[in-house]
Amino acid sequence: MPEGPSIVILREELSQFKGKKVLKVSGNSKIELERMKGKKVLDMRSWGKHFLISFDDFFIRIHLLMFGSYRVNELKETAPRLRLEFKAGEFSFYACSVKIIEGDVNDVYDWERDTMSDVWNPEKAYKSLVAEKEELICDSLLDQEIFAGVGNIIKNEVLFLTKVQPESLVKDIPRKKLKEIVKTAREYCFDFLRWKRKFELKKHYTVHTKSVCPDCGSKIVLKQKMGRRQRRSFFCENCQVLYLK
DNA sequence: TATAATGTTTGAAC
DNA sequence: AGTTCAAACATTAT
Repeated sequence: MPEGPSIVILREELSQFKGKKVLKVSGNSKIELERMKGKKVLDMRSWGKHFLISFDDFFIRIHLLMFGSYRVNELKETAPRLRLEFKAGEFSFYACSVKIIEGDVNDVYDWERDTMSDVWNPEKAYKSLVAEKEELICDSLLDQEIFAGVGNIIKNEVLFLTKVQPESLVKDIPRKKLKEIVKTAREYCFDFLRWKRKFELKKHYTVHTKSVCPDCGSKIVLKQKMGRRQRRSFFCENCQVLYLK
């Protein structure tokens, strides 16, 4: 479920509870749940893959990790990690990481780093990317400090769209191509969002989980554990350029 | 039924 | 002391 665009959808679904008072808190999270009771939800935000619920002097950070899920006005069979009930309705989160963070979200997060944000700053991302000289591009794209919200699917798709072989070192990729990667990452995130809303994301995969290149028909290569982050990379050896010095 | 997958944090080991 | 790496966590479709 959870790459940046999915968290945007989550935020939209929960925004109906903005400004509402929490009547009941429950769940098996080890955080101090009572802290939210009787308090008003001041805001619902998202930053990359983080979902944030703001209260007066603290906020809740929810990360769905690999298997997290949520429900609005309904329950799953399993025990919720966190459940908030209001006069009008309720929502629950399952199998996720829940944290209380003191202070204001604006003091913690740089919104310009969020690929889904209105204030996403491509120049900033480019500068950080160029600085990661010795990194493989497949690792840099997953770097949440640079591309908050980009996950493994987006990584693979963006590298296919830009015709870059994922094992290319950042320092060997031309600057113009790096700029294109930054631009394409942002654009693809919004394609992902649009398709996800229509429940047709998978239909649009070009390389991720695919076996044949849509452009040239040759076999898609799958490397199970690529780079520092040891994540799956799908790519076309014919269409995607391995940059070497 | 065993396996693998859209992810991150932690703490041991070096 | 800083870096690296495996383990832990947890769900569901195939």
